[in-house]
Amino acid sequence: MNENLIGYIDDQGNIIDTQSAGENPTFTAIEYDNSEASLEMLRHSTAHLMAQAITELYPNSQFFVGPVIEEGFYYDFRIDEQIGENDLKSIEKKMKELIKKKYKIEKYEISKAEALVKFANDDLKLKVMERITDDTLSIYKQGEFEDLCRGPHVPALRFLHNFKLTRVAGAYLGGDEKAEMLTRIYGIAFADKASLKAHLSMLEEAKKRDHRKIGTEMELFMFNEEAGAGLPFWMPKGAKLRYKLESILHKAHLRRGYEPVRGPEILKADMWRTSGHYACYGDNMYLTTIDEQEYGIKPMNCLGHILVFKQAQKSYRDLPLRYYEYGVVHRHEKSGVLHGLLRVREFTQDDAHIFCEPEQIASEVLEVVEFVDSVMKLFGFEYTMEIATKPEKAIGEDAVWELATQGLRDALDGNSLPYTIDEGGGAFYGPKIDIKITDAIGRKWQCGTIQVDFNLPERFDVEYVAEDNTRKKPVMIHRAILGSFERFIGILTEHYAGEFPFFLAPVQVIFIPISQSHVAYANALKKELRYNDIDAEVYDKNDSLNKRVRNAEKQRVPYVVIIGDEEVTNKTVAIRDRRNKEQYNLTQDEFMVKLGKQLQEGKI
RNA sequence: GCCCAUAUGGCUCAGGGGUAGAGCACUUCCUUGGUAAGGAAGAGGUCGUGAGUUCAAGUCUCACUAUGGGCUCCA
Repeated sequence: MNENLIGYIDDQGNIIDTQSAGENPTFTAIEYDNSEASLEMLRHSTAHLMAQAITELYPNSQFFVGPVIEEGFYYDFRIDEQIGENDLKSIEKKMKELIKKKYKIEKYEISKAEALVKFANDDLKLKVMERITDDTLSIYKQGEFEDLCRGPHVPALRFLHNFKLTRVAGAYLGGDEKAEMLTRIYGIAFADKASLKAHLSMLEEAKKRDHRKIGTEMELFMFNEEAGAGLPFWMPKGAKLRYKLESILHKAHLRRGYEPVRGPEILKADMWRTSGHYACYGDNMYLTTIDEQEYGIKPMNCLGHILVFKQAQKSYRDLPLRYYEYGVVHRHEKSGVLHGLLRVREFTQDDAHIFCEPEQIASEVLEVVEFVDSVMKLFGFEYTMEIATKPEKAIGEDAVWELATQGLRDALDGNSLPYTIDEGGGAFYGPKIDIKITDAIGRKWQCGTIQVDFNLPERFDVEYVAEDNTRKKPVMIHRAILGSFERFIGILTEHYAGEFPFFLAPVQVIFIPISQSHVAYANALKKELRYNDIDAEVYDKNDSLNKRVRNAEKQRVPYVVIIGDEEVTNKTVAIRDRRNKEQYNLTQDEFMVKLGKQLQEGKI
């Protein structure tokens, strides 16, 4: 028998392990390698091996489920002791000892009734069995260790070498927030050492790109314990970056026929009762009482836009009417979910509400989709779209929901745009299209959203005068493209690893005068660049030239420009390109033209 | 919110029951350097906050605050 054979794939594509395949298998062989099927078996068996090691180290442990996931495997268990990251090493060590015992992984079957007796003292296994409908259950055994398991597994422990336990975490039993919290250990495994190493260094790369790390290094943003969790502060560099992004998008909105508006930060609580936010979103809202009157800090910007719309009587000729606002909102996110700029309690949405007639939904949605496309292209993001339907907690009639959902489908279907469906993932006031982007290292993020809403116009009695002189209710389309400036800048930072394109970089050009006699020319250049909306600095600190070049590079400034005798005499600049470290000279005029062009690349 | 971990100068971190260390950054001086760390001196911390244990607490215990890893993946 081929000693690299670990299992088979049957004609339905199911993995059959050697323990289950019987004597004369006619299926396709699975060899021990990094194929999907092989990794699944390998990782699943590694999860078992980990459970075995934990059992030996902590005899009172009880195990729940230990599946293979997209990135490796985990096992959930209950344990008397507290396990921390430091204990992972000793578990790994025990796993390696077990491998040396050369256990085979054996399988046998018992009836469910027998299993219920066998695991009578193990309430977690009983919980697992509750979900199984089959009458026959399988048990996998390696040495003394036995586990209820559907398989498939590799034939023996000798196939398990290249693994790493990565994290220890808490996880609710069955993912239910009200249930008991179990301990979960995550791990990863590969068929060969090189792949494991490559995976671990990929994780290192992701760490290097972490926007929290880069944000500190580049002095973009900060948090302050005394000010409160999830409340970001923008430092000068970060504020410059953000201003550039806001400015690009501001112009893009005006070009597309949006009108800027701005609503107040707090509104009376009764407004939020009328809108349904108080009932459906109240847990996440900050409320306050002023002069015995209850107010709510806005978690969304819709109400302000509705009130502006209602201020003057509208005609069908005014529609579609597109209001947009960089709306600052506050949401009381649970403390445990806060994460850098990606999940905060105060943030600014690039929010817009389009008031239109029902027949205009499809074309308006399509225009928004095109807007999204040009923004994502600008930053080099791939993206996918997902239609989310009615959630459990929702307002409005089913028929209305159906109509709105159909409008979204029509817009995408009519233009052959691909999408998936997220059942029950909609907002409480309407269905939506979510835009999920993929960054430079393949991670996915939810940013933009397009939501159709028939409910709020109804609740606030929003009307326009139709062509036949009757009063009609417009449809509202809520939409955001970036989602929020905070989150989007966090994602951009990781996407570019801090090396922002010229039109976004907080400092775009840094002049390094070689000695004092060159400072005046450098300052003159800086002044001219700033006059042309380019952020330039002169780095004339008393440090060596090499050190200043190094620091400027580390700050990820797109253009490091050296100014010495030659440049002063010839009115030129010596540019060092960040990307390829190459040096070249340009005249002052050529330089200005080049920068002007690069600034224009941010136009959409 | 829940589980686990962490919290030492602006940043990154070492130390570990007998009252604080390093590198970078900062200040001053020397150096005026042609593309990724020139040299010297100096200043800066009641070790996250509050309690407790102890003759003695950054160090041990507890609470709080903040941060980090998780909390969809179904034997």
